[in-house]
This record gives sequence, structure tokens and C-alpha cells, in this order.
Amino acid sequence: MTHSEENYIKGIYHLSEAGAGSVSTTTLATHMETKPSSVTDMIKRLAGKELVNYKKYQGVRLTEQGQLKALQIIRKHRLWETFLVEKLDFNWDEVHEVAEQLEHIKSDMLVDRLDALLDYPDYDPHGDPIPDKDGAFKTRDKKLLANLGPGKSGQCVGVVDSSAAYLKFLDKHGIALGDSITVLEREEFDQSLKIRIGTRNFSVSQRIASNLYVKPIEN
Amino acid sequence: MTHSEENYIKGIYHLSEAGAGSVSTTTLATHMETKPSSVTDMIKRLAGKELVNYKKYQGVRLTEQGQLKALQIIRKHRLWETFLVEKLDFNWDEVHEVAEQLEHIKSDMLVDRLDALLDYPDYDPHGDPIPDKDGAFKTRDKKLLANLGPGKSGQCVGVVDSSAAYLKFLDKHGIALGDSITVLEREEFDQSLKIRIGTRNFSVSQRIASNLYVKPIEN
DNA sequence: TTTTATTTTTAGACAAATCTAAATATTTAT
DNA sequence: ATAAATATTTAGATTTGTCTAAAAATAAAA
Repeated sequence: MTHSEENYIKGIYHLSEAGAGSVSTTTLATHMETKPSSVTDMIKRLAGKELVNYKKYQGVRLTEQGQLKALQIIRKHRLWETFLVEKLDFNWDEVHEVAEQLEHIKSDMLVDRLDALLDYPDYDPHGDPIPDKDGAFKTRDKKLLANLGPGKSGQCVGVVDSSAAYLKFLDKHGIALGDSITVLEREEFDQSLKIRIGTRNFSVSQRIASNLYVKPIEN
Repeated sequence: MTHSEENYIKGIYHLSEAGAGSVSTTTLATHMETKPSSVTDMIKRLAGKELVNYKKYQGVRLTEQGQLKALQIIRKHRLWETFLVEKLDFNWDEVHEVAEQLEHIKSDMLVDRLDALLDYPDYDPHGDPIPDKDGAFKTRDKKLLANLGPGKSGQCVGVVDSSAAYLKFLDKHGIALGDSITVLEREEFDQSLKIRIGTRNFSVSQRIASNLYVKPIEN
């Protein structure tokens, strides 16, 4: 598999994860920052390799085989991100582009040893699950901070948007994975939330709250 | 720079290091496992980027700029090899192919942090020097074991041939970098050497002895 | 249910990196 | 110094991944 093929497989995986079902040519083209005609070409190549099912005008869907490939690439991406943060002191907003390159390195031994070095992590620095060799990964019950009722608490476990801009914004507000957040009040006017983290009380916009995952805490 | 361009630059560097002066198309083609015509094409591209000096039928030579690029790639290659051995428990005969891939990853931050994680090593697992950011590296006075006179001792510091076959052969004979070797006797008939490592006395072929570097020890 | 708009595919072209085969230059040997 | 051998370059083709522009199919709207 070429880098490009791997990137398409990963793209198809992420898009079918979000909107279930098959992925349209245009959607994939937008995601890959390329033209629909290029996508059609590539889809045909991937279909030839049995990595996707493709019928003209019907969009693409990963085959079992394609899905496993996708998960293996995602596994590498997330292990490398974890490595960069844990071992090389990268900030969580600095890892994405480098991991995009590292995920294409071909060596099973490398991946296995890296996994061991990191002590077999279940989640990456953004809270996303790291699939194992067979593509299996842990899911956890999480909800958007935006959907946490007043008085309820949750532990910050992940982000929807993992852009550097958003992550830096969280840093600036002193919000990190692992933090316990209590919703004090919901402002109906702009959907902003008054929250408490540790001893600090402050307000976060709806935009922030709907991009942060929390694991609800019973209380 | 594409991966291919980087590989050519590195190839030219290694070949001009060995046989000084300019590198011929055929020599480079053999080294790159490709055809002379492909080399000519690539050389023109590199000349266009001011990385090599090229005059038809006269071979190539790296420019100042090209040389620095080569050393930066070699730096990455050797840092990654060191990482694989030191942190991921690879054997020194298992690192080459993976490092060939990793050397193309583009991120100055990654290289700097990796260097720090490894505590700024001067030499890689094969005893080759690791250039710094500016391409500078340590040289040491070393000679071939084959050229060490009877009664003289040396510390094993590097290999000429770093193929897996040779390295495994050294492993099998219990010869490792850092070992102190004393030449007991030179067999004129086949140029083999009787040597002592620790308390073990044994004989090594001329082939082995002329691929092992030692740092002479005064005695 | 036609017409219109949108999506998707095809056809043809291009750049990168390679190849083979042919042409040209250089080197070696006679 | 000329012929023979070797090395190098050019010309033209191929593959991968992309593009634009045009054609075809599907979906939406009147």
C-alpha cells in the first residue's frame, strides 16, 4: 500500500465512522482536499485490491479487510502521538502532522515495541482509543460536556475537534484531560456553561462545551 | 525534497566519502540499484536545485548545500538506529531498513527531541559518528583489526560492513562494540588472526578482521 | 413528470520517477 | 591514431497520482 492509498483508507474509515453507511465521492474529496475525479480513480484502485466495495454512483464502503487496514494505520498514528507526548515532551497540539508521517512507517516489530515502550496505552493524548493488533479497542461511555446537566460532574476524557487551535484554547483555559468538571449552571441565552474545575469557577462557550467529552461521574 | 531525492543525495555522499572526487553515473546507478539513465534524470533535477554540480559525462559532486542535506539525513538515520537499539531493544542487525524509512520524516523538533532523549549520542550502534545539526561530527583514530600488529590491543569501535549477515556473524562469535581485543598472532598463510577477547582465545578470518575497526590501546 | 441542478464518472493531460532501446561521447587497446 | 569497448545521455514509454473539462447519471424542484 502506498501512502496515498493508506490515507484514503483512513479517510474513508473516519467518514463512515461519523455518518454511518457509505461515503460519497464528494464528501471524500473534500476530506482529502482533492478533486472528485481523483477520488474516483483511487477508489477504483482500492476496489481492485478488495479494500473497498464500490458500485458506480453508490459511494464507497470499506471491506472487512479495508477496515482492519484502517485500524492498523490509526493504531500506528495514535501510538506515535502518545510517544511524542510521553517520551519527547511534545504538546498535544503539536503531534498531529508528525504522526501523519510516522503512521506510514512499515514495520510490525517497530509498532509492537513502541506499544511495549509506552506500556500498552488504551488511549492517545486526545483521548481517542488505540486499537490493538487485531483492530479491537476500548469504548467508554462519554458524553459532550454540552449535554451534562447542571449539578452533574464528569471527568474530561477526550475532544471532538483535535485541531491545534482548539487544543491550545483548552490549554489557555487550563482545561486538560483527566480534569474533573462540574457544571454549575447553563446559560440559556447563549448556551454557555458555568463550570468548576478544582477550585476555579468560570464560564465556557457552547462551542467549547460541544467539543469536549466527559465521562459522567455519579454523585 | 522527495524521498527519492534524499536517497540519491545520501548515496552520492557515501560514494564520494569512499572514493574521493566525483561519482560516476554507473557507480551511482549500481549503488542505488537502478539504471544509469534514471540516474542521469535525477542528477539533472538535483543540479537544478543546486544540490549537486554536474557537467555531462563528468560525474556528480555534492555542493556545500547538498553535503549539508546529506549529513542531516545521515544524522536522522543514525539517531533513529540508536533509538531502535537503545529504547526498543532492536538488535544492531535489525535497524537498517526501518531507519531507511524513518530518516525521511520531516520535523526538526522531532530530531532535536530524539537527540535529547538519547542523551546526545556521538556514535550509532555500528560505531558510525552522528553529525550534529550543522553537519559536524567526531572522528576518532581507528584502524582495521587486520592492520593491528601482533601483541597490540584495540577496543572494538565500529564495522566497515554493516550488513545483517556480518553483524550476526560477529554476534555469533561473541564480538561486540566496546570489546577489547588483543592480537596474539598473525597467520601468514591465510591472513587469519589469533585474538583474545576477555579470557577467550580464538581465531578470526581475514574477512572478519578487515571489516572491524579498533581504537588502538597503548601498552 | 419533465426540467433543472447536482453529483459522479470518463477522457485526456501532466509531473515524478522509472524503464528500455538507441544514439553519442569517452576511454582503452591495438 | 584508429578501432573496439565501455560509459553516458537522449528519446520515448510506463506507472502513480493528480488535474481540468466534458459527458453521463442521479437527485431535486417546478
